[in-house]
Amino acid sequence: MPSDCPARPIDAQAIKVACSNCNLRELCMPVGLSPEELERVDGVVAARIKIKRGARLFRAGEPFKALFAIRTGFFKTCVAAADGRDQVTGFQMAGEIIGLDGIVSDRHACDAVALEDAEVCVMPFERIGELAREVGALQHHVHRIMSREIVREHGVMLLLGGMRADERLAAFLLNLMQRLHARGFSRSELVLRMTREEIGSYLGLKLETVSRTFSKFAGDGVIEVRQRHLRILDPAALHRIVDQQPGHR
Amino acid sequence: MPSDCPARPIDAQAIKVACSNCNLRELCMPVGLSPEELERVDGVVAARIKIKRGARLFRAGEPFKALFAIRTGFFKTCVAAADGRDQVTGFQMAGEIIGLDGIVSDRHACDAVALEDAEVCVMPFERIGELAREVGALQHHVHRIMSREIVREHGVMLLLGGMRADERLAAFLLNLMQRLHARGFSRSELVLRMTREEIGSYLGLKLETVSRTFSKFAGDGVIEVRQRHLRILDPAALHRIVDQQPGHR
DNA sequence: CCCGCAACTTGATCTGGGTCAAGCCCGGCC
DNA sequence: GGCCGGGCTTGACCCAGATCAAGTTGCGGG
Repeated sequence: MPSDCPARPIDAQAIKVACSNCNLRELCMPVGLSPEELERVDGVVAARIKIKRGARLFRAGEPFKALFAIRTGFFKTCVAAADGRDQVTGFQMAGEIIGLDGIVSDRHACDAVALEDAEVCVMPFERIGELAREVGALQHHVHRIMSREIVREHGVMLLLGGMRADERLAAFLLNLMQRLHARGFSRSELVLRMTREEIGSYLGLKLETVSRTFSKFAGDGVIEVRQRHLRILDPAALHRIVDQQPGHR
Repeated sequence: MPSDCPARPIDAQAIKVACSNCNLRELCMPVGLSPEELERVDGVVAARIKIKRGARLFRAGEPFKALFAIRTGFFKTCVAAADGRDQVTGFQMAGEIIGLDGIVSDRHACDAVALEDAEVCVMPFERIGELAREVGALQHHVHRIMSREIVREHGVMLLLGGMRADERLAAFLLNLMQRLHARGFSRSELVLRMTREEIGSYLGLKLETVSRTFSKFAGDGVIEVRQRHLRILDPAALHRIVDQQPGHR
């Protein structure tokens, strides 16, 4: 079952886009490389491909060959249980790496779906391994990225395991804002790339609950919602919601 | 805040316990090493230490220096939110590696608590890095272990995000049994090392619900419960419970 | 421009599991 | 042996959020 990504590889050299002059360098590459190292690390990117909104970059079960660095666009990853259920395990944006879950079994363990037209760098895992053996900083960087993902998932477990609906949504919004802001976007405005249902799946809530909770926040003057367009009016209130005691579950 | 582990380092050479003749080798070490490589990989274990039941191997916030391989005993890892809440993120047994979440920030991101007297191998992360650069199989092994943890956490998200109480507990029991069986224990009997409350924290349930669900399973003739001693009477029934459709949340 | 559909909102009702409370069981200690 | 306390069970009640059911909105395509 091949992915429906419209495989449009682009020779990385030809179009003159190397990591060394990519504006996302500090997000997905190690820092403090010598110019010589930097040039070699450029070599991990075998190609860049474009993915149409709605298409899958990879599917669970497909052979794992490479990690992907997102250059532009927005993804969700989701796992499907034996029965029809499926769970969004994360949302990824520019500068983030996807595919890590494929390493253990040489097969992807989840689907990666583009939520808007996207462009990703393909980094064959073989090549990463070889290069990491020579460039210590790269090796450590790979470890850090994987560790970060583990810690992120701990956070999600905390959220799913013990928080109420409003706490979950507030934590989700704060996390999104923080990551967007780190990429130079407004600290107070954002456009959601995913549906209420996808947010709900990620947060362990039904779409109606997500919708109602947005409405409640809006009613309390904490945010402004118009479709997928959000404005955060009172970030402090969101923080207060997240670390309020109750948390009944 | 130093861990309360009673730091009792033992020279690995002196007591003649190297990975190469450890019976857990196939669980925590790469396979297919040459004798020469195997000998070098032995060198990643700097010491072995004993941990008393209830003591912490490490705490969130402490500097990260090493990964730990469990030789004997049983651990839980848990993260604490800003408020008092705390969430069990996993239970670990012999042959499993803990500490991976410390890599990203050079500080441990969770507590590791021994649920019974335990013994762990200390593997300084520096040394792992150096050796991995020379022994390709070790490098890949480290990647696989981290990837496995990521995939495991996806499973927990699926569980916390969309399953009902009985499905969660059934999945938990099946997972425990499978891991214990892989270590040579009975396929149908086990002694729980953790309290109902700890199970509940891991599964996103209250201890009363865990207790009630055990009772329900027992009433249905699926398991037999006496305190922490469990016997699985009908594993197929547990599987059926796990992948029954409903799953409302 | 209008149509049709997917995404979203809002209300009414139901229920799984949380909460509170009362015991029980068993192992460790005096 | 009796007592004490932590861990566990069980019952009664309640509530956050699921479910069911209408609408409404806005966008892409003919």
